[in-house]
Amino acid sequence: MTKTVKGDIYCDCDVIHGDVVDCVKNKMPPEDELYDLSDFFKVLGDSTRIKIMWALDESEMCVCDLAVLLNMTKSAISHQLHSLRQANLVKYRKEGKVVYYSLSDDHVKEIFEKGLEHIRE
Amino acid sequence: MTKTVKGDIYCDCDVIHGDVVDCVKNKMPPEDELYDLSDFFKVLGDSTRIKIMWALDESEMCVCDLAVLLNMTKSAISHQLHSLRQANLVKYRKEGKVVYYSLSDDHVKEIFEKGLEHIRE
DNA sequence: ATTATAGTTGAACAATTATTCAACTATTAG
DNA sequence: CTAATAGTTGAATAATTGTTCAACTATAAT
Repeated sequence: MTKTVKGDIYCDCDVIHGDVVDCVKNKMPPEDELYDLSDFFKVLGDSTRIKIMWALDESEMCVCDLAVLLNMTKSAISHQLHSLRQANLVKYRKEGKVVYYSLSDDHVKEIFEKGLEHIRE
Repeated sequence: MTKTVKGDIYCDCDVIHGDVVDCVKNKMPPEDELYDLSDFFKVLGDSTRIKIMWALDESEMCVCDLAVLLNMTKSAISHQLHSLRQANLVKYRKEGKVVYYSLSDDHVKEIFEKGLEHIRE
């Protein structure tokens, strides 16, 4: 049984089922796609951002309204909206002093529903 | 316009659209459900765990195989499998010295697909 | 012009977390 | 029994991250 070496990085154990490993390796999506996918879930992996997303799914809202709804400071909300913007999960429009945020994409709700299905099981 | 007070915790701004806030507040799911949902996504929000999940979706695998596939130590893999177990995302069976892990639930793949749809848009 | 409000931003702090390391258990082989 | 291997676990470390704070911009009102 062979010690596993990839480049000059060593793994601390032997392959037990080489055939399975090779087969799975061939079917795995490209590295960077898996990184993007985990980054996407990371954005949803915070209760404040989940609440914001859930609220915006119900109605377009401004920063102050979200701050009142979640009982947080404008700054905290604004920082999280920045993350959500970077992930293309929300969009905004400006009207005078007020900035209105809304979901940039309707199908996020479907992911929420699937997630709820899982945790309710 | 009234300053917002919930219990003895203060928000740093005024309500702008009180009607919207009230309406959304009534439609929001219970706090603890939103916490559970964000915890669920938090587990998927790590590239190592995403890779493990993707691999296990292809085939049942033991800890060493996963370690070789992802070029990581058994310990690192085992720790992450612990998180996945706690989140009820994987199950395992023991055969001699070897522990085989597999997905505890098929419909996680659907969430992955939805996630990929989003990041590819 | 001045004042007030909506929102953003960067730095700092505290909390969380992924990986490493070493020690450990359990099972198998000799 | 002893040695070797598969896997787990707790503590420590390093990196990441959510919130706070203070300073800032932009728009609106007097």
